[in-house]
Amino acid sequence: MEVSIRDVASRAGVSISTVSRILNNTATVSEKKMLAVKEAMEYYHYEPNQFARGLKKQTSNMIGVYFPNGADSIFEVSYYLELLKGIEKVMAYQNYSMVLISESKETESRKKHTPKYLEYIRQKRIDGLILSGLTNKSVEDNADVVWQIMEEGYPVVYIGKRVHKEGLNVYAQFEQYNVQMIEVLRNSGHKKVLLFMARSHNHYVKGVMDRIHSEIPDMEIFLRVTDSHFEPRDHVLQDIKEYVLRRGCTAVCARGIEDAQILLSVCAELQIKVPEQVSLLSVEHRYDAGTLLYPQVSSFYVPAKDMGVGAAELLIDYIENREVNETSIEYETKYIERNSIRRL
Amino acid sequence: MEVSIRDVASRAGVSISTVSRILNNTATVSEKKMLAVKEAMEYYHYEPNQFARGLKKQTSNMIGVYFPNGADSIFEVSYYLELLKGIEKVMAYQNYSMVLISESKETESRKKHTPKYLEYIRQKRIDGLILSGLTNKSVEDNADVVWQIMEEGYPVVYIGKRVHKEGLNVYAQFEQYNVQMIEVLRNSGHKKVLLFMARSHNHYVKGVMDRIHSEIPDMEIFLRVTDSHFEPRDHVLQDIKEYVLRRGCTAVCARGIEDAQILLSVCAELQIKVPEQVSLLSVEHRYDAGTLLYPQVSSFYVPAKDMGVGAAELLIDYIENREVNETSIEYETKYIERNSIRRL
DNA sequence: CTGTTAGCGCCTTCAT
DNA sequence: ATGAAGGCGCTAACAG
Repeated sequence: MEVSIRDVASRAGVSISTVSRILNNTATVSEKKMLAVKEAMEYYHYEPNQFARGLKKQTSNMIGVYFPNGADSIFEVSYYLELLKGIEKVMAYQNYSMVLISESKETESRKKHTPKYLEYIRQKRIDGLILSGLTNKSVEDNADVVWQIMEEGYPVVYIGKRVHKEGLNVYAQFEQYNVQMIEVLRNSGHKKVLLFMARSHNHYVKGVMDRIHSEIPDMEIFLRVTDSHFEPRDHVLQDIKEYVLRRGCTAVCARGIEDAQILLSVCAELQIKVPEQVSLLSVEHRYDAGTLLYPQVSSFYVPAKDMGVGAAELLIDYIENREVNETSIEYETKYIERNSIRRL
Repeated sequence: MEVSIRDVASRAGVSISTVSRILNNTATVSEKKMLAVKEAMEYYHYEPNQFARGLKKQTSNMIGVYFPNGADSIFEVSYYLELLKGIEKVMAYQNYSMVLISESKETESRKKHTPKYLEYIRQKRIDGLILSGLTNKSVEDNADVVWQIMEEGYPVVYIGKRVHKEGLNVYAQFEQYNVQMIEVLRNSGHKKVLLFMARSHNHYVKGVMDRIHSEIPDMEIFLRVTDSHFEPRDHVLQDIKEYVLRRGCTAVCARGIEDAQILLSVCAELQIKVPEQVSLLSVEHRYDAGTLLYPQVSSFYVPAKDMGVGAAELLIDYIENREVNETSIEYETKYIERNSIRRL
């Protein structure tokens, strides 16, 4: 049996407006009625119906989270997981909830399919949107619509390199820390380095390589651009054989701890000692993730969880019309030296 | 500017009911009006307001997912991640979305705080709920309410050992495969085994130990019950020193690949060879996760993703009043032999 | 096949 | 301080 504001009102012997006032404490109500209403609410376990409330207020207290890069990778790549953790944390204390929006598979029916996250916005299911990884096709196809939405002032925060002048934005210095990784290795005397990058970052690749070539011209970089965020183990095995054993790379840069772990396992299999025979430098998105491996791996720490927190807070502030003093927040990357790099 | 069904109707020169009928294709409409309406919908980028629709139908096409064990662990333990993947997959093709429900921190204000997932149910935000890990306090405190909801026929599927006769349920044979792990080791000649279990599984511990003692009496089990789903590295280091080096365990059972990875790294640090000096047997929730390590670790595979799929499908079938032939699905665990166990 | 209309549950003026 | 009443956008009878 569904209980509505009416039931509460009648049990408490007041009108529904009084109940409503108490719910939203939008006016003072006499102590007596107050108590009666509270009693009735508890009695019925009353909770206001969100459809009705939303119909009036047009707000759902839900925010959408859309990471396009394939459903599975969201739950495998620690970068995304840390972002989610951060977002989740904010949701918990701000009394919002997050809706994970996944692209619905085949909607062949309509040719020009509206992506789900736009649908959710127009349907008012969500009060705001957190986006990351806009290199994905489904978004590029709809870039104009996304922009339009941002321009209309719809609350959107984008995590990553800014794609549009409007909207809120949170990012780390991807290009910069990739260059710094090479610098670190150069400073330890390395000259030939194997560098992994994900194809989804391919719009960064040129920038990174150009800067390396101009700023650190004496380095020989072997670039491996791969489809996913981390490589299947047997590919990595081949890569190590090719670039470390055959071509003589003395160091490898991993994109994340997942990569680093596989690299270490492959090296163990090939009986290549780290760091004695090959050095390893990684990126870590979870703080101290590098200490879980052996040897502990030196890393650039990208504070992904903080970025998630920042994104969510920014979004909610904006939604609730609070002051948003910055529309774009940059997060610092920190180098943590451990024991996986050998000084040549 | 918000566009409503009325705008569409007037531009198409029809009544709102005609538009509604087309939206829900709930009756046949003349070709001509059909086209006019479609045109108007595209023109306005019309999407039906979910509040209004929900107010009428009392259904949101969202399902709640609540895993109590602390927000962070959800995004760290591959068991939960695989469940999420499975659920997510179903959401995508069933046109539902999932709301991750996290306990809101301190709501000291009300003493007897209604947990958020119950709130969401009563507020009609979600059409059904997927729960896992009910050992958590916040749920135990509200066990009566949860049961009441299940008895009222509210759609809930519980992932794990059934806690109540009502409701839908999906589970793996936790007790059984834990015993089988010990059997596998016994069959390879091991007599002293270090076994990790999570505190959140402590209601299983007695059952597992009793069965081991009665079915495999010649084994000496050292049980380590830990707070989280996987141990901090330095704890593991101490454990290995204590149980393997000092007390002479010849094999270790890990609760998941996260554990196994740390164990391998610790063994590397202590220069203990796997499997030559100590054998390792793990549980894996992601298929073939054990092959990413070196040596590849023998595992009991728990099909967590399939369980997530099963849970979500069961739930949606139930919500949509389709036939639910089984109310409880058991998933088989599979032993995969690799290279981490030495025959003594 | 199509239009008119009565709510769905809540919030919010407007009176009192 | 409180109650009555209109309307948010949509669906589903009901009438034609």
